[in-house]
Amino acid sequence: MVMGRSDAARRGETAGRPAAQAAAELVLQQYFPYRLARLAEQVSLAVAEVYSERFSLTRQEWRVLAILGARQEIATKEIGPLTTLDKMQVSRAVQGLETRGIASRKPHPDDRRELIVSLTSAGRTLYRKIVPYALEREAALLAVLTEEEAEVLDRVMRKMSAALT
Amino acid sequence: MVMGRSDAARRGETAGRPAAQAAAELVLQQYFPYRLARLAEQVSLAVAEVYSERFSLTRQEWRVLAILGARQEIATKEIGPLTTLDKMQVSRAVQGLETRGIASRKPHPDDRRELIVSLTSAGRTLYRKIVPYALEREAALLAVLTEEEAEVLDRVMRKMSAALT
DNA sequence: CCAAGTTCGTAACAGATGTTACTATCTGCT
DNA sequence: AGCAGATAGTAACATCTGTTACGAACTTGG
Repeated sequence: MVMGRSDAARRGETAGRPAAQAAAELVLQQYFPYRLARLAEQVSLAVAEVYSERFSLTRQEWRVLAILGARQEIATKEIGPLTTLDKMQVSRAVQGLETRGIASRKPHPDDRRELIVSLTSAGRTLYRKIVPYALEREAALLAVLTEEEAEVLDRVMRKMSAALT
Repeated sequence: MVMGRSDAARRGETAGRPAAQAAAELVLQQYFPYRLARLAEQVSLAVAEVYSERFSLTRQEWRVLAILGARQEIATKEIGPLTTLDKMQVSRAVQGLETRGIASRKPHPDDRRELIVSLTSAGRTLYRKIVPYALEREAALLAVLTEEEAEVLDRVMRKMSAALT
């Protein structure tokens, strides 16, 4: 399946003219990268209602919070790889969380360049409050799929992601 | 399939403690909205090599160019819905294209608020140059999938997108 | 035919994001 | 020990993006 071509292009011809030079026709609405970006944006928006509108966190802060919720402590430098944020984004997100009293930082005892981040108890409370909503959103999204569609989707995402590494 | 929960959470318990309060554990790496955003970003980056690095267009300009390539002329106000860009993004993208001599604008004869956009011949040449690369990228992405995986993916994207409208 | 409201596109500001380069600290090599 | 890199985090700047609000042009109801 070649998603982004028009039917005419798939047949190797361009509207009007019969197949001369190989068709170079791209239909944006059918172009896979565009469709994927669009869907991801829709999903992101739907999920952002949870952490952004209800709890006024940025997307980056939410990601960091999600990581922090699963561990007691974590070195700042580990956050980036886990959240796909660069170090500046992590720095800003953690600062944001610290400012609101959601996270706190302390120096690493053996390496004074590093900082160790953890949730405050207020942060942990917030985490426990948000997560059910976040999981609910995810479940609602996946609920429109059949069991096997969800499985294929999972596989497809892994495959593509791996192919792009 | 509930992607974003840990196995323990799926069993209704949290590490160490047996199932007491309903598990509220979220594993970011398995959380569907995160995974989708990540994949879309990877794909976007891979495709951006084509229009951004090789031809120094922004994502928005590329979308507008893609629309323009399929039509002779188009009213500015029609571009937004077709590209999922808001009117300010369209305004900037078209300006960018105009500045580089890729697109040109003329006033609408019957409504002087509107502008009609079309590609210059340089723009059309650029379009014909880019499109094969863009389609190649798409094909390479889809090539990692089986025929039926691609079909399910197509269906899944439609379903989800529709559910979020 | 004209006041009130709407639509089109953009200017201008504000806020977010990416980039560069810097400080402080650590590590390894001689 | 002491110096040449490497690494962690951030300040400061440049750029991009979103938002508000505006001027110009159109439409509509009285």
